[in-house]
Amino acid sequence: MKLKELSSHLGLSPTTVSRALNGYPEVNKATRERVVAAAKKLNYRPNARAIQLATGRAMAVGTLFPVSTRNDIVNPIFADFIAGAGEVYSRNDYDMVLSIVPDDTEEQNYRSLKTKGTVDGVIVHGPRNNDPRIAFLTEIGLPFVVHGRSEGANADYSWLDVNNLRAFQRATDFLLDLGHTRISLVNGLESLNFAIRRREGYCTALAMRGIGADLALMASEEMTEISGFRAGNRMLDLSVPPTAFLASSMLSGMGLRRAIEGRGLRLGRDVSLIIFDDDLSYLRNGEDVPIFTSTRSSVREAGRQAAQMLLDLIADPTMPPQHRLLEAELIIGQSTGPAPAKP
Amino acid sequence: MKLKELSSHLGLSPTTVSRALNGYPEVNKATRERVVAAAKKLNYRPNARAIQLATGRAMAVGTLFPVSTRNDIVNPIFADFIAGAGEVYSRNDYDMVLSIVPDDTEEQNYRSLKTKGTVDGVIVHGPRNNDPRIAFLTEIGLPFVVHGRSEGANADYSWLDVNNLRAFQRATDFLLDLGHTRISLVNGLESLNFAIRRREGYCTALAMRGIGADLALMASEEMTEISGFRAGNRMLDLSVPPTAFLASSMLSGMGLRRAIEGRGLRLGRDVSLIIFDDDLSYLRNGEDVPIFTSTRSSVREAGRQAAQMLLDLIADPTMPPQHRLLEAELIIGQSTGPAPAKP
DNA sequence: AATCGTTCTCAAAACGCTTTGGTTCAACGC
DNA sequence: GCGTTGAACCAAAGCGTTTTGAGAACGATT
Repeated sequence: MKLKELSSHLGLSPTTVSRALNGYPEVNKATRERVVAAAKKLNYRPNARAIQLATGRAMAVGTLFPVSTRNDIVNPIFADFIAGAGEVYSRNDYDMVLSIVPDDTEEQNYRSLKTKGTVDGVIVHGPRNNDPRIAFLTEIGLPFVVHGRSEGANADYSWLDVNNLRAFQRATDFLLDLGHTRISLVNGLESLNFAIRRREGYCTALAMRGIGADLALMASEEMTEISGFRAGNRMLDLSVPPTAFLASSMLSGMGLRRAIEGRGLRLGRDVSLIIFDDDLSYLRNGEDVPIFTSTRSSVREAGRQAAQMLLDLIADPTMPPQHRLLEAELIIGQSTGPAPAKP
Repeated sequence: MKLKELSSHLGLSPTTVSRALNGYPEVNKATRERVVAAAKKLNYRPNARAIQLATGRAMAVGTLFPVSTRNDIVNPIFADFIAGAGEVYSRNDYDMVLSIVPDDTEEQNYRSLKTKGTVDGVIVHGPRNNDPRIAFLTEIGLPFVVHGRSEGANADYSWLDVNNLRAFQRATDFLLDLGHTRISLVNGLESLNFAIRRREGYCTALAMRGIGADLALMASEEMTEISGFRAGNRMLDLSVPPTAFLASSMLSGMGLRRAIEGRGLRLGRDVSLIIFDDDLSYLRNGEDVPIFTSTRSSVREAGRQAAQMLLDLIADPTMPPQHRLLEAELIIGQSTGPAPAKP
């Protein structure tokens, strides 16, 4: 069913039908109702591409899904972020176009999305400091929202981020208050901005209590169960092992737990652990009772908000860059307790 | 830079330029080279919408991402499947359009994808038996590949699946060979076809040794860490607890491990555990040495193959339905051992 | 009766490409 | 010298919408 068929069926011109359906004022109320009813009955659905060609809008938003050429890991938070963002897109009749690209060809791919007219805007994931994509997207004039932040980029840009620094500072403070002084940070890859901020929060909290940072207590790796496990073992093998851990993700926390319990130590009594919890739908930190003490911020909610920001930006490109900083909650679970008495 | 500009810049007609770029034969070799060079130099990239409108091909493939209205869980294998599929799409210049839809409106969304002309084909995830989507897609003539299978659907259709029955039968056999007789199955939701097949494999293996299935030893839940933990505790509380577990995913296996070790039991000695391992990039089952004994099949590879099947189908819609059954490997890890001697 | 606004409707152009159905021109066969 | 053929190119008609710029109908105003 195309517009022409519908209109001739109604005895109207395509113009009038189009206007009636798109809510233009210059069409008789009775006519409009008749048109709308017929469209519904005949299951008329305008061809998206024709609309796009005629209007110039793609009604689609892009997400470049960088797959590292080195380690081939897909970020596990992706699914939930996309689920959140997708809700918003669906509701606004936008499509989400996903491209899987080796992370070293991202720039070229953004350009291509723009000139091919595939999308009206994009969300940028996993920003590094001085991320070249920001300048690049600004230059080609493709609206974008960064999930996270990038320091050193001179121009202003729209972003949505979790207050990673504050979250880790609070978590560290909490452990310090419990009497822990040997606290290990099992961080994500510190080439990424969020991990840098997390370390800053951790170091700041320590410094404020006069505790110097000990590099031996800090790990920076992919946030997987295995690397958590390995980091945990490494730390616990130290001559003066930590009595508490800070893990950058649920998965590395689970690896830490395995390392800790594998030595017969008990979590929350012998060793404390706080994780950062992205509140992933398939990896919940307990249900009624949280398993781990954690700083929690829903990545799905972040997806929703980022998507909305992007749509706003697309709707009004003259809008100044928007910023949103989400705070993480500190949730007390069963994995923390007072520092064990010195032997 | 649009076609008309490029052609007038070259002193040629749009027709010739288009043909030159698209490899039609009726254009002089020298001319073609000149055109290609100019296109490259001027960074000409045809507008995707216009091509699509003119040719009728969308050069895009859809994936409906069903988010359960009940439990709101995003399947964690999604990211890796998509990463695999996306590789293939990118290589073939296809876009991947993702729609997040409540799982009760899927049908309507497929129809909309078709009539709006957004995509040339789709991949169907999480099929149930007698899945209505299969008949529906066949009816509207949208090429599709099912990831998994659906029994009871009368018409033939293209699918790619793992041999879940065989995998679970082999795993059960392996445990039986080790002397286990009380074996628990912690399965995924048995409304889905793959879970039904897994149970069949498990029951068949037991039956062949003359062991009746004990419903008390079978759980069917979402495949999360928590539900694995809970199922494990439930089973271990039985008056005659199982000495071995079969878990339907890495995550539920991790929950089981927590339940087992939380009782001071040792995995691989007191209790054995085999998991199904989708080989997710962020959830590897060990690196050099596998942690869990497992049946492994890469969901990323499944994504690649399903994508290729779909593209083949789109290229030649007259092709008969394609089928591909992937076998899972049985990988021996540290979580299995001989059944403990009867007390 | 002629003019003027409104209100509603329409024909045709535009969006940027592909494709159909030519045309032109040189070489060829007879 | 005349039709035939083939190579190389082109003008124009689509694809299915939106949008521009008018036009018709009708009552109200001069």
